Amino acid sequence: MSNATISDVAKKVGVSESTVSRYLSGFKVRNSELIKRAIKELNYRPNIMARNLKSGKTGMVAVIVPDITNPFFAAIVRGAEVAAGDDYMLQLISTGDDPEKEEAAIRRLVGRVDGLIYVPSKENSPAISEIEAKTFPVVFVDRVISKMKNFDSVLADNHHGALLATKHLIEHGHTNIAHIAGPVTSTPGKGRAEGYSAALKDSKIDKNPDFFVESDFTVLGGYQAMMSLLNLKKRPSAVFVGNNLMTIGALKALKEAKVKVPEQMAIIGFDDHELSDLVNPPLTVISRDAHLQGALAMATLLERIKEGYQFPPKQLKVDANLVVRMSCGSTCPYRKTNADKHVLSSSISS
Amino acid sequence: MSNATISDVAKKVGVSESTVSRYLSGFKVRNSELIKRAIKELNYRPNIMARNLKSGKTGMVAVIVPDITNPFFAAIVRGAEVAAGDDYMLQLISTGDDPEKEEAAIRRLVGRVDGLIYVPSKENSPAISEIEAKTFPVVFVDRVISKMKNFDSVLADNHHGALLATKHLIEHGHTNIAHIAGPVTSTPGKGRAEGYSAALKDSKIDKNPDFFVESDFTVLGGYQAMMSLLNLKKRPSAVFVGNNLMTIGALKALKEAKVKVPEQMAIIGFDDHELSDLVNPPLTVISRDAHLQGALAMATLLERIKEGYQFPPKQLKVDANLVVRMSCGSTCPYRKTNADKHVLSSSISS
DNA sequence: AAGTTATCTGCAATCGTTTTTAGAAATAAA
DNA sequence: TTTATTTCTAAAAACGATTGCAGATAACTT
Repeated sequence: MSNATISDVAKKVGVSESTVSRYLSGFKVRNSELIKRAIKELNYRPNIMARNLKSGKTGMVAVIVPDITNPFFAAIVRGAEVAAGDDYMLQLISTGDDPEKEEAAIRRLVGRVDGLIYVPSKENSPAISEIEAKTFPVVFVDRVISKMKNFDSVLADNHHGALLATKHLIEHGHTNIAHIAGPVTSTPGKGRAEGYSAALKDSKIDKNPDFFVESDFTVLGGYQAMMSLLNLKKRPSAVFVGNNLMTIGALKALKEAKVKVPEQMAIIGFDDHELSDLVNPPLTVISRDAHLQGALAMATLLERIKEGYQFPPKQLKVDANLVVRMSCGSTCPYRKTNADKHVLSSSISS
Repeated sequence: MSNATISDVAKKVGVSESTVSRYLSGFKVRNSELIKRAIKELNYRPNIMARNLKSGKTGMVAVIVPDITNPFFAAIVRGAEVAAGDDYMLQLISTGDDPEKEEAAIRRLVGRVDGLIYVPSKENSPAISEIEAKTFPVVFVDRVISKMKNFDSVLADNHHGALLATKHLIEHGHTNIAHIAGPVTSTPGKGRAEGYSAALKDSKIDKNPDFFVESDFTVLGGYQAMMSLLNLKKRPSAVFVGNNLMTIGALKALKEAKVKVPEQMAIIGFDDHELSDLVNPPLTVISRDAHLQGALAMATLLERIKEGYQFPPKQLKVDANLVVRMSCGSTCPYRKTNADKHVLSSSISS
């Protein structure tokens, strides 16, 4: 009952293997009806591994994310998956933010997939020779590796998002504004920290170094960061938290310390969530379309796979919107958006 | 600069391809040092597709889930991934609850992966001949297909969980208890509905058919279900919602209708979330270890791949705990758990 | 040193396709 | 009917590894 091969089909019909192969590839063939029948009767399915070996293609694309459990990354993966359609299947790797695992994973991946969508954990993650040699197509999403800024990427407008967030706080009269940042060694960590600083500078607010605490994008990290903020002799009155997970942690800390939001502490997060609306109080956040990011990444990857490195790297950016709810003191929720223009800029750098 | 093959290495060293191959497989070889050097210099990496073709193994396992964006499924996938370790890589497919897509996906998967972890959307999803013929190992997680109940599976103790939930409501004095159920054509939908009924029966509470509304496991579905409950002339005073997404929808409906929780309506959900603690009011839920479910599934799948269908099907069950917070009227949060015994029963059925 | 045993090696076949090449059959042109 | 042209076909050579077999080295025995 082991699987029938193309030669079984050929034998049964009385033609050569090559004829069956041509039939399968859509060429016109004399006994196509007989072949069709034989295939059905033998329940023949072409051996994909043999086909791959011959063609040098695998029909697969890998996606490396720090953690599929983070809804933001899940959205990216989903976006990539729908954009891939039936053309490519997805291989998933969660690295748990460990650059060594990333490198090991990529090493295994080369030759096993036709391309890679890559969310590196740190900007100084090791570069892979195959990628640099442009023999293994990759597009970076959300984060880039500093040595490889010149590759395809789909980022978010972190700077603008952070600017929006911080300004929103300022507009509510705050001047003692803290920022719980992600690792500044990561693209979004850095970008958002810079946006935060820029907003303060724009409004001529002095930066208090105590109010900037660098954390690690995790719930626990956010919790500890907020706790340290609360332990300051002079507390901030508002805080901009640099990602979704840390915001949850910060909220837990606030709740535990019985600090009233937004009265005693205003808070704004980065990345929206289905539940943000339902927490107490409803959470004001910066939001961007992660699904779209994933889809754009897949689209440019497929293009790159097909065309090779003929065309220059595409560096796409997705916009960030302010979703106003109630955690910053606003009383009436609203959304400040760039209308429908979600792909903000698509700078082509040679 | 195209990739070096094993024959390049062999030529460079002056040995035969088989010798290099043996070296790679860990046999003792005379010129191992030379070979090692040549491999490094040529940057030789064995061609996986050729290896697969020869061995008939792919080193890959697929995971089919309805939607990776649902944190519960993401946890399953993550659990499976860590359990796989370095032995197998994961291929991910989200089917969007479409049985046809499931079937198409499985068809493509056969021959491309060594086994499958499968969360089918409906119990009457089509059976696949390769699976039935036990020529393609599969383990079902969370849900099963009715025709294939005799295969490996890792379910949750839905019945007991639902019983716990409903009893908790009853203990708080409720008698008009509604259930927003998932599709009763799905394993958990059915199991939880039955647990709900059993609890009512145990307490000799008459079942009000108006209070049972079958929905679809989505946020929107939960929202609509709750709305229909609120539109009843005689409203229930408490509701047990059958999964995480529908709970979010129900909560949204409650908020929109300005119904006070738990005073006017007590609510308990199925599946916990990092944010459940932070919503208003903190949500009481039934929780189970989805990560563990995924890990167990992967473990039994790998075993199955290695051993074939010699040993009888394993049907594992993971326990469900009550996590008490405040959405049912309790004032002091606590957790009712089966201590550390998370794998409840492991019934071996021949 | 010769015989016996244990290791290691190269050759060739194999895995199941696709693709090139050259020849056979069919069709069109003269 | 013969020649020129177009289509199809089969045989064979890839693709890049692994493995059984038989012969060659090396390592022990006595």
